[in-house]
Formats: sequence, C-alpha cells, structure tokens
Amino acid sequence: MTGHPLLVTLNEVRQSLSIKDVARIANVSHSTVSRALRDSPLVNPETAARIKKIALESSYRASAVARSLATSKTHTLGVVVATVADPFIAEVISGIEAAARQRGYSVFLANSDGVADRETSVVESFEERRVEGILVLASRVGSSYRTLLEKTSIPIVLINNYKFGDCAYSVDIDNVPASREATRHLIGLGHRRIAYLGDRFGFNSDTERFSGYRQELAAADIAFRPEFVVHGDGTPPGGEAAVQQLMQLPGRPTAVFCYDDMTALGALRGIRAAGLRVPEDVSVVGFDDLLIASYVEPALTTIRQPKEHMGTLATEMILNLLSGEKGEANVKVAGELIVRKSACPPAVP
Amino acid sequence: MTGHPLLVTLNEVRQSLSIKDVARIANVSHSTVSRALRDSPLVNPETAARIKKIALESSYRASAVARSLATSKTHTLGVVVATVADPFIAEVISGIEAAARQRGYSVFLANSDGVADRETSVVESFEERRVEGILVLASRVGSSYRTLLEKTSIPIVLINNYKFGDCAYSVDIDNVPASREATRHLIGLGHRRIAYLGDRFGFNSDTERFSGYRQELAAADIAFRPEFVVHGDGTPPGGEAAVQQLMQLPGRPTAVFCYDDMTALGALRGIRAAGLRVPEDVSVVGFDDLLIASYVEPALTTIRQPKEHMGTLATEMILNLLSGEKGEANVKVAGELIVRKSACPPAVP
DNA sequence: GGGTCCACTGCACACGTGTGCAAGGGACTT
DNA sequence: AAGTCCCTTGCACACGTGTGCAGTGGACCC
Repeated sequence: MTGHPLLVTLNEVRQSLSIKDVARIANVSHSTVSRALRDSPLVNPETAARIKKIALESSYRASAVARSLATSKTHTLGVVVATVADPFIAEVISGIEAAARQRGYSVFLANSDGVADRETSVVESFEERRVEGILVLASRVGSSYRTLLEKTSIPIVLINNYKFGDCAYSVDIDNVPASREATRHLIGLGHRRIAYLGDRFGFNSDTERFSGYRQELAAADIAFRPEFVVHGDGTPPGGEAAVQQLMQLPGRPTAVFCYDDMTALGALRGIRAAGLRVPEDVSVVGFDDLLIASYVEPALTTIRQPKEHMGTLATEMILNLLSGEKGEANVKVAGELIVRKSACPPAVP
Repeated sequence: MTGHPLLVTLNEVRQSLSIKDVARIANVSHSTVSRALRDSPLVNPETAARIKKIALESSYRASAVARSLATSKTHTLGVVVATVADPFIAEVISGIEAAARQRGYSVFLANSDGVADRETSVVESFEERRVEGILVLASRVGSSYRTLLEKTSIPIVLINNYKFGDCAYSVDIDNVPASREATRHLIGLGHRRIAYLGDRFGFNSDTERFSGYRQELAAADIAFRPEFVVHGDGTPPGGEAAVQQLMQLPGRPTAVFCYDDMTALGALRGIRAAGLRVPEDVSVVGFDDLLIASYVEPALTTIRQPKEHMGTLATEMILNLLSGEKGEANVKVAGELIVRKSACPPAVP
C-alpha cells in the first residue's frame, strides 16, 4: 500500500515511528537497531546503549504485527467462552490471562453465547489472527466443537467441556470423587433421603456428578430412589422450580445435592417458598464455590473448584505444548469440600 | 527470516498456506486472489468464483497479521480491567466484546489487578500490538492513567473511572440523580435516620453518590448527621465491619444506603450479626444490581447500572472516533431503581 | 481494417521487523 | 610484516497481503 498522502494528511493519522526512524537518528542500519533492542550479543555495548536511549526518549514501540509476520510467532492465545458474565467463567479467565501475560502472551477474548455458528466464526477469526492456541470454556456447548477440532491445526484445550474420547487436550474438575465427597458429607451428617438436583443439558459433568452421587449412596447401602432425581438448567430459577417438585414428594428428601451453586441458590429459594427452612428442614450442598456462595444466607456448603488454577493449568499446558514439550493431555484437578452453614444433621432422620 | 529447514521439519510446524499457494492452484497471480476474496469489482466473476471455491476447499485463512501490516489497520481493541472476576466488570466486558465483534473488531483482554506498574506495561503491550483503541475499566485505580493518557496517541475511553477534568473520553453512570433516587425511596418509605455506607478509596463515584445522598436529605429537610457516614472498601467484609459501627450508635439509623452491592451484602450480614432484622429493623439499599442482588435473602433493593449497555456505548464511541466521527466525549447513562425486599417502612419512625 | 476503449490481469513495491551472510577493520600471533 | 581471527556492522531478502500502474487482449465503432 503506497498510501494516499492527501488522505493521511486530512485524517491526521499519527504514524507511529518505525525501526528505520530510530536507525536514522542513531546513524546506524535498522538491523543494528533490531539487534540492539533485542539484546543481541552481536552489537557493541556502547552502540546498544545509545540506541536504547534514543528508542526510550522517542517512546518507540516495536510493532508486534511486523514482528509476528517476520517470526511467524504471534505470542497470542484465543479464549472462547459462552459468556464472560458467568462468575465461574470469569474466574477461569482470570487465571488464563495471568498465566499468559506472565509468559509474554496476550489473549483475545470472544463470547459465543453458546451459539454454534458464532463459535465457528470466532474460531475462524482466531485462525486468521494466527493465535497460537485456543482455550475453550463453554459449559453450555458440546458437540459443535467436534468438527472445529478436526479442521483446525491450532492446538485447543477444553476446560470443563464436553469431550469426545481423548481427541483433545482438556482440563477438568474430577467430578466423581468430588461428588462422592459431597454426598458422603451429607450421609455423615445422618441423612438417608438425599436428592440429586441435576442439569438437563446432558453435560458429562452432570453425568459424572450424578454417578458419584449414586456410587456413594451404594457404598453406604442407601437405596437409590429415582423420584429423588430432578433437573434444573444451571440458573437459579431452574433450580427453584426443580426443587419444588422434590418438596411436594411424600417422604420428601432431607437433603439436596445440587449440580452447581447457581442451581443451589434457586434451591434455597424454592425450599423457603415451600415453607421449609435451610438447613434445619432441608440441607443443601452446591458445587463450584462461587464468590456468592459464602454470602447467601445460609452460607452455602459446596465443592470448591480451583477456578483460577484451572485457567493457569490449561494455559501452561498449551504453552508447553507450543514449546514442544509433550505433557499429560487430559488433566483432572481435585475439588475440595467447603463446609459452611447450609447443611446440618436432619431433624427427622 | 529464511528459516531453519531442519528445525522446521523436526517441530512439524504445519505452515498454514498463503495467498500464493491459492494463487498457484488457481493459476493466477496472488493479486487476483487478494482481489477476488475481497470482492473487488476488478476481477472477472467466473475467476472470482473459482478462486473462492479453491480457498474454501483448502480452508485457506487470510493472515490478519499480514493484512494489518499492509493496511496499518489491526481491527483490534484493548481492554484493561482491574480483575475479570468482578461481576460488574465482567458484564461490561460482555457488552464491549459483543459490540466490537459486531463491527469486525477483536478484543485483547488484560488484568491489571489495580497495580500501577502492571497497567503501564499492559498499555505498552497494547501499543506494540497496535490496538486501535483502549478501554479502561479499573474502578480501583485512578491517577496513574494521567501519564498514560498523555503519552499514548491511541484513543482511550474510561468507563466508570477516575477522571481528570475532561481530558479523556468517558462513559459513566450518572451518580447524583441515581443516588438521590435511592435516598428518596427510603425517605418515601418514612425513614428519617438514613446512613451512608461509602467507600474509603476516594473514587469520585463515591463522592458523587454521597453528594446525591446529601442533596436529597436537604431537599427533604432532614438534618445531615456526620456520625451516620461510615466507609467500607467495596467488599462484603468491609461493609460488614462498617455497618456494625452504625448499629452500635445510640439512635441508630433505620436505613442504610450503600455505595455498592458488595458493600450491601456485607451490611446484610453485619446487621444480622447485631441481632437485627432486614428490612424490619433496618432497611438496606445497594448500588449496581449485580446478579447476586436478586438472590440474596432478602432480595436487594438497589440501583441498576446498565452494565452491558455501558460497554457497548464505550465501544461504539471509540469505533466512531476511529471512523472520524466526533461525538460526545463524556457520556453519562442513567441508573434505575430496582425495588425488591430489603427496604420497607421503618418500625420505629 | 485500424483505432479506441474497457475489462481484466500481473508486476512491482510497500508495510515493519528479523536474520543469514559478507565485509570491514582492528588486534593479536607467528 | 603478513596472516589470522574476532568483533561489529550493513546488505539483502523473507514473512503475507494490498494496491497503483502498466500491459494485454478482445469488442466495438467508424
């Protein structure tokens, strides 16, 4: 592009100065400037100091765009999320960004709103941007990534996502043991009538948590009762509606283990709406440990997911991959039971 | 960079194909491919169709990096936040990203954690990336942007941020009327002893909300009582500690207007810890309308900030600026009182 | 039949940075 | 004194895409 000199003047585009401008001022070639600024041993220390001084005073900023083109390294990652507004997702992003920045990478962020088309176009946009890796965090979406994964040559790490065998890198909470621990906690408190308030979208996180729940019931010789399983949609209203079905049951449960904290928040409301108290009449246990969990009344007993850590882990996994180190492809992290006030021994055993 | 053929082979770098590869397959020059893919009228429709077909089948992705270098347009924005994990910030980001993507822009996201040094380095990194605009959303930080604003030639929009005269573009909630509305609501319920639980960091958002509070008291001929003003730190524990000072006062307030919802959450706890009920003994009003506000018990009466809208607005402001349209430089948006359950008429007037 | 004009295509250069290679010059060795 | 070696620098090209300009060929007109 040779440019339109007139237009440029009109628009008052302040052209940021280039390496050649610095070279001219320092009276050396642009190669020497390039080497000096990158601390190459090939350049005379005095010359380097002079060049650096000039670069600093003129507040020269090397163009990452041009460098990327020359080195075919963008030092850039792409992050696809269903929505940033989800507090779980936001904390994971926080971990991703910190780990990336620490290793000199910048991150592109894009919302998909869980719409498959938009995810496709977001990934295409990332491909054009030549991001070196993509992190996907869209618990509301599943199978549409199968084709994306097959098509793209950019490494992708899925975080708490739907999986297809082991064809992709992934970081996940280890749902079964965590779910067993939550269920065991309720059993330990003396509960026998324990419900599972799941999610209706068929994520494997839901399947696994449900599985842990059943395993622990079995281990304690408690019969599984199908009517004690209901489904929300990951939102408080969904949980509220679902828990009300449970409360109407003859011989209603004395405890409810919820798929996630959002669902549990709804459960708290629904239980109160049914004229019952938490935890005296019904105990509630959540999953995630969102910030909000400790500030509701009663404070929520829940399973903590190490959210920031999961973001960091996924980022390091992908960066190590880019450095050629092959590591574990499918990592599981442990949850942790956080005991607060929403679960206590049952009044009527 | 002529490359290290051996290394390339070893690392199995899958070189994405370039416009020249497509050109060779289509048996035309790369110029024609470039024009065809950008729907230039200069190219024969049949040729264009053939080229597009080839590009599609080979899943060719034009390099945004090279295009940026050639056109000196990156179609990229940078967003600086104190932390993504803050639910307020996360929703604003959501609005930013949606508006940007809709106009073909991608966004870089960076956390500063409110550390001045990190903010400087983040902005420098954005400058190197040649972002076309920067959005700053770091309510915990103020004056360190003064120098950044003066140094950089990239347009910056501050969202709910500390301001320095009118030297920067900004989008802000219109604090004074919103705060007056909240206070008027409490007065309308019959409260006369109304406290202000502010923030201790000296943001002008706090100053303005406090000012609205005082103006409305004055308008209702209620004497201002300095002992009814305490300060938290924007976190629930901070609000909890501060509200307890208020509750110990002889002739304690019957209502508390809080700087933000996080502070209000703490206030709810602190009031209960003092053996009092919300709202029967003490009414509470917040500010922000975070998602959590409707799920605490009692659901929080608060001022809603149009968070996504503010993000969208700021983004469009900066994109219009880049298109050469000059608009309003300092925009204020209106808050909205959301009446829920945490405020009712006082028991003892 | 020759001239003109238009539709289309390719050449060549630009964008800003990195780097292999050659070359210059000084110091040291034999 | 000549040769060798190393330190330092610059030349030239590469990265992938966009675009001004020249050039080619065909259609149409007179």
